[in-house]
Amino acid sequence: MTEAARLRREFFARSVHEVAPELIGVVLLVDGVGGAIVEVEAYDQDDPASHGFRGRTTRNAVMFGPPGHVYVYRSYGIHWCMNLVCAEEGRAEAALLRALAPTRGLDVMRARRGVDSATKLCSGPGKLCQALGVTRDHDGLALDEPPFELCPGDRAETVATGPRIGITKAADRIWRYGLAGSPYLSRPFRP
DNA sequence: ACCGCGATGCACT
DNA sequence: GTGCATCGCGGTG
Repeated sequence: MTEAARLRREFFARSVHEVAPELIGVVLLVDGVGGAIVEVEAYDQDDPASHGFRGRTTRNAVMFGPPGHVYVYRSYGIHWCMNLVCAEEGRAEAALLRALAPTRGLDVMRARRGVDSATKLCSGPGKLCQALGVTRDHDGLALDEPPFELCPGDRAETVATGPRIGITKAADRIWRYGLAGSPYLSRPFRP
C-alpha cells in the first residue's frame, strides 16, 4: 500500500460522524472529472434510514467492507447514488455524496447531464453520479486507485448542518453537512 | 415559490 | 407486491 493509500484509509477508518463534515471542501475526481464536495449526509448502522440497518445483503455488502471504498446503489430505479464507506470493517457507515461544486471537466459533465448551467450539474446525489459517470461498475472500488482521485481542499470554511433530505425514517437526525451559501447545493441550508 | 406526479430497477417483505 | 438516501416537468399561487 502506498503512503497516500494508507493516509486515505486512516482518514475513512473513523466514525462517519467525524468524517462527513471533514469531507466538505475535499476535491473528488472520477477520470479527471469532478469538483469540490459541498454537501454530504451521514448514515450509520443504528440508523433506520440506512441501508445497513437491517444487516448485510448483496446490495449493501460494500458498506460493511473496509473503509475508503465506494458504495453505489440505484435510487428510484433511475438514478445512481454514491457513498464513501467509513469506520472499520464490519461496521456499516457511509457518507452519501449529495453535491459538488464542479471544477474539472465541465464540458464532459454538461454533455452527460444534458444541461448547461454549472449549478445544476452536480446539485443532487443522482445528478452528481450522472455528471461523473458513476454507475454500479464503480461499486466496491477503492478511492485511492483510478479512476478516483481525492485531493484535500481549503478547510477554513464553516460547515453547516441540517436534517437529511428525502427520507421518512429517522428524519430528525441532523446528519446533513454542507457549505452554507454555496450555489451548488441540492437545497439551501435553513438559517 | 411550492406542490404533485410519473418514470423506472430492484432489494427486500 | 411494496417502497424507496431522486429528478424534472407541468400546474398553481
